[in-house]
This record gives sequence, C-alpha cells and structure tokens, in this order.
Amino acid sequence: MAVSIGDVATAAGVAPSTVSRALHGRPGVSEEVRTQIARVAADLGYTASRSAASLASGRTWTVGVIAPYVGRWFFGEVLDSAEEVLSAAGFDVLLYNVGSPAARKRFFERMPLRKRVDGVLSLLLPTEAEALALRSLGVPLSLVVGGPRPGFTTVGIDDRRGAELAVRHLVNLGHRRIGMIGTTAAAPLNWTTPSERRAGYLQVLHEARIAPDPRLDVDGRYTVKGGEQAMTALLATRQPPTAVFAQSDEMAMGALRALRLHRLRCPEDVSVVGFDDHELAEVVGLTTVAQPVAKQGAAAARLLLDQLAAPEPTAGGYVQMPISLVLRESTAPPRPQPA
Amino acid sequence: MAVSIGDVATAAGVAPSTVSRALHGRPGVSEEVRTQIARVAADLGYTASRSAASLASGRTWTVGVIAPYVGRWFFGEVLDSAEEVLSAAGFDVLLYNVGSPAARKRFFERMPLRKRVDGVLSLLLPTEAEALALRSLGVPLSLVVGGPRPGFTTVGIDDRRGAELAVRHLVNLGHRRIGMIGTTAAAPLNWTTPSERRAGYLQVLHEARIAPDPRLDVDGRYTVKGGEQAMTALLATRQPPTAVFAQSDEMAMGALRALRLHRLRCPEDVSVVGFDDHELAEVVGLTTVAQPVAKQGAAAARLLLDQLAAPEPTAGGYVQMPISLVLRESTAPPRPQPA
DNA sequence: TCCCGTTGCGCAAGCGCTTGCGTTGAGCTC
DNA sequence: GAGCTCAACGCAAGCGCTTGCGCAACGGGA
Repeated sequence: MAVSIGDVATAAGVAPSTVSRALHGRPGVSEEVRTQIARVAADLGYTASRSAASLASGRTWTVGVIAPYVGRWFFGEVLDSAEEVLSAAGFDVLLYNVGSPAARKRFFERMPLRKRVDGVLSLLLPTEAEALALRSLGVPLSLVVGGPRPGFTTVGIDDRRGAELAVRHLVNLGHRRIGMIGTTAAAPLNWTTPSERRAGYLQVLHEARIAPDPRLDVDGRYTVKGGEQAMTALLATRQPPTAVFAQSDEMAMGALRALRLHRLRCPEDVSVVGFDDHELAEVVGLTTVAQPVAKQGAAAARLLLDQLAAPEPTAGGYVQMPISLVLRESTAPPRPQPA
Repeated sequence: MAVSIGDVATAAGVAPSTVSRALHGRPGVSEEVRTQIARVAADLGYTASRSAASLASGRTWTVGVIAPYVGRWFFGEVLDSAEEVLSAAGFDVLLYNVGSPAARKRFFERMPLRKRVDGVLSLLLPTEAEALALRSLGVPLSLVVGGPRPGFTTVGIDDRRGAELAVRHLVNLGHRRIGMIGTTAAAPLNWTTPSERRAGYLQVLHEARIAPDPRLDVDGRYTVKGGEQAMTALLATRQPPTAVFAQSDEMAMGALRALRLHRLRCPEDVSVVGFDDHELAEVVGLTTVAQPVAKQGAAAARLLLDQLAAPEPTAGGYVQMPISLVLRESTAPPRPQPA
C-alpha cells in the first residue's frame, strides 16, 4: 500500500539513490533516466516519507509558527499571509496556538519544535527566558511584533508614533479630555505594544499641556467585550472624556457599542479612534491608525526564508512597516461645553 | 549539541531501548531506573526526534488541518478551538491554507500530507475527487462543514433550517419583499452552504406565498465588501427590498455599510438579518442566526481524536450542532408603504 | 594506442528512534 | 535444591530515506 523509494527504484530498474537524486533534480542522472523515474514515480503515486527524508538529511522543510489567539483578526490575517509565502516556498507550517498562559508555559517548557522545524516565526513577543529557549533550537527566528532583538529578525511598526498620530488628531480637533482604552495586563506576556501606545498617548498629552488623568486610562483587555466595559467605565466617571483612543479596533468597536447602549452618539457626543484598520473598521466608520497587517506576515515569512536559504544564517535585522491615520466618521470636534 | 537517545542511555547506564520505554511510560522498566532516566533526560535537555520516532513507529502525532482563509472570522475561530483540543491531546497541527483555487489544486495534486499525518481535519468541503484523494491517505478524516459523508466524520449545522429561521422572522414581521445576499460562485469549491441557505430562503417564501424575484437574489461573495456591493445593487433595483437576508454576518455588515452610505436607516428603512453570530454582530446590533463556531471546531477535533484512539477506526457519523435566531436591532416591521 | 577526466550510476553506511525477542537473575513452588 | 515463572533489561533489526564514495564505461587528447 505505501509505496516506498525502493519500489520506484525496482520498477524503474535503478537504485534507490538514483531515484532520490532524480526526484530532487540533483546532478548525476542522465536526462532519460530522470524522466523515466519521474514517470514511474507518478504512476505509482509515490510520495517520499518526510520523516525518513528529514531523518536522513537533517532538513525538515517545516517551519513552526507560534501565535496567540488565531481567532483574533490581527493574528489570523498575519498567519494567513505568512502561510501563503511559506507554503509557496515548499515549507509546511506547524501551528502552535499558545494563547493562555498555561499553554504558553507548557509550550516553552516542552519545546516541541526541537528537531522538528527549520525555522520559527513567532507572532508573540518572547520573554528573555523564552527567547533563550527559542535560540537554543539553533534555527533562524523571525518575529512579527516588537522591535529589534538579538538573534531574531523582526518586522513591526512604530507603535508609539501610531498612538501619537491618533491622539494628536483628537487634540487637533479640540479635545482636551481624552481617554484611553488599553491594557495593563500585558506585562506577564511581555507584550510591549500596550505600553508603547500608552507612551505615545502620554507624549501627545504632554505636548498639548494636558494633565493626564489616570482615571481615563482604562483596561479593555484588547477584546471587544473588554472595550465595551472599559467605555462603560469611562462614561461612569465624574467627568467623562469627550474623546477616546482605543489601542485596538476591536476595543474601539466595543466602545462604540457601549456608546450606543448609553444612547450617546459617535462622534457627536464622544469621538473614538482605534488602531489596526480592522476589516470592519470601515464598516462602522471608525477612524483608526492603519497598519499593513497581511504585509507584515508576508514580510516576516520572507525574511525567514532568506535566512533559511542563506548559507551563513545572518540573524538580526528589523524592518519597520509604515502606518497612517485613516480618517472616517467616528471623530469630530467636541461639542461646545455647556457654560 | 543535539543530544540523542543514545547519549541519554550511556549517561544513565542503560540501553537506548530502555530509555525509549521509560520515557514513554511503557512497562518493563523498574521504577528506580525510570526516574533515573527521566532525571538524566531532563538534565541533558533531551527531546526525541520526531522524524526518527515516526519513521520507526509509523505514528506521526500530527494532524493536518486544511482550511481556506484563516483570516476569515469563522475559520480562525474554528482553527483556534480545534488546535486547542488537538494540542492538549499531544498532537501537532500542520496547517494548510488552501483558499485560492490554485493553491487548492496544487494541494490536492501533491497531497503533501501523505505519510505525514495521523489524521486530517478539513474546514473545506472536498469534491468527490478530493475526497478520494483524502481517503487514499488511509487516516481518519474529520469535516467541519457539510453533511454526512462516507469515510468522514463530520460536524455541521442545518444550514437550510437556519436560513428558514432568518427569513421566517422577516416574514413574520410583515415583510413581503425580501432580498438575499449569498453567492453563486460556490459550485467550483463544492461548497453547499450557499445553496442550502438559498433553499431555506425559497422555502419560506413559498410557504408565505411570496413569488421569488431573481433580481433580489444577489452575490456578495461572502465578504464584507461583496456584501456592500450586493446591497448597493439591491438598492438600485426598480423596487428595492424592505428586508434582506445575508447568508453571513460579514456580508450583512457590508450591507449595513451600504445602507449608511445611502443614508438609509436600519431597521427603519431596511431590515437586515445575518448568519453566524460573528463576534462583532453584537457590536453593530445585527439580528442573526447563531451557530456555535468554536464548539464545532472542538467537536470535530475530538471526534478525530476518538478515531485516532480507537483500535478499529470507525469512520462516518454526523454531529449536528444547534442553531438559533438572535434578535437584535437590525430588524423591524416594514414601514407602511406610501399609498 | 594508452591514459586520464567525466559522466552516470550503484553500494552501503548511516540518520535516531521503536519493538520483537532473547537473556538474565531473582523469587517462588514442591 | 531443582525447576519454574516472570519482571527487567539488552540486542539488533529495521523504518525509508540521503549522500559520500567507488567503480564502470565512455570519449577525447597526446
């Protein structure tokens, strides 16, 4: 039933080694024999066993992709584009979905990719300990988040400047009381995006001589529901903000929902600006900071392939992707305050 | 650098075979030796080579997941939950993203999972030829779409009845002119969902003695943008519908956007009902037919594991998941027609 | 004609595991 | 104390490839 290289060899009247060489396009096989072998292999429906091949050659033709929450739009999009690039180059994708802290811990302890992959693409920012574990695999590493990192090739965006774009837009519209929905729970995940975006927010407030109010800096857990709850909390403060910067479009959409439930209108009563340019941001008319999500996945995959192809793996390097503010209908000047 | 089973064996003063048995918890190893080996293995940071193990044993401990468009919410969600179940059971997930017809063709021709996986979970409905190719792998197969199929274990929903729920709701509200946004391009993908949902739509129209108008049955390509264009087309007809059934929430959201752009209000001017209960459906207040997406992924994965564990693989079987209409704010009775 | 460089192919030694079977020795029965 | 069973472990044969090396055969230059 399972046809092996030996079967092809005998059927073609040659040695297994010749079959291997022929099928891999390696030199040392005459053109006639090569086509003959190709035909026989096709007739028999032969497919080489990956296990045997990688055991013998050391190459697995597989890359590990480690991601949190594949269901989240951002990660799904990155994964989609990265997979396309990798599979086009002949690599298989081994997916590890390590969202929960438990799964993450288990993963980095057992390191199931040891001897299993030729390279790793990570959509989550490893802690120092995790980075060490990854580097110990001895394969090229690529990151789709964060900044430059020794041993890693990374592609990312300038989160801080993105936040500045968003908040400055609100300031320019005349807002002085600007809330932010981000998260405070990022530390254990070693995820710098929230703090970078917060830094941008604070920077712009500072420039505009607006005193930051900690009560306006709330946690939305980077989910739709969290964003809704965060917005609700903001509306419950003594002096609610006239504008809100949500660190992700998903949280921004949650915020929009909260506004609707409170019978407040956006942007008339409260302006909202998001981050990501989610596929549905356009649908709900959300002003947001756009980042090229799919391109980041593809770029990271391509950088990984470059390293895989290079004779001397040259780790490191950082590619920064462009971002831009996309104006839609969720932002407007604050309504004149009742005197 | 790479520590093999032999290294562990010599370090522990035993034979490789004993190490293998000890680490796999197989009988024939005394408790002392077992703990000793475990300690040595941990000290050396030993991880068995999957290639070697599967070559020798025949088991790969990986399952192939084949999906279209991982970026689409539905598939991302299914993948996420399925991965969780599979990895918890010790299986690795090999992801194949075969969205485009070209990628799909290439995939089924080369069949890269031959000898690579212990089972396959497919999120796309294979054609007869594709099903044949999959069955030829000789491993358990699980599907997250469609109905019962020989050789496959499948979990799905009653698409037809779901559509009936949606359309009947509109009829009950008093609508008589009801459009549908679906797709006509599903045939080459062998994707029965659109036609099933259409059947449900037509069925309810029939029950209500409403003559179906082909001009109200438009293509939205199951994307947000497609839905927007489809709605625009509907609004351009001589006599626009007062209500629309979109076969997916993503298309429904596109439709909502089109309405906004036309300065029409939902549900006052046009009612819209979707299908899926997308994470953001709640945000935009979309009435929709809910299906348990994550549960379907998890269920399919579990069924696959059952077959993998069973001594005698019993393929086949069909699990139908419940669906329900979720009433939100996008549907209302039609406004009285101007006499 | 002889010699040497190519080219084309086969041989065989692994790659690092798993597993059936054989061996050993301890503990038991009678 | 001889013979038995059985647990605990080692031996070695693969699993299906890859690849360095050896060996013909062939052709061209001297």
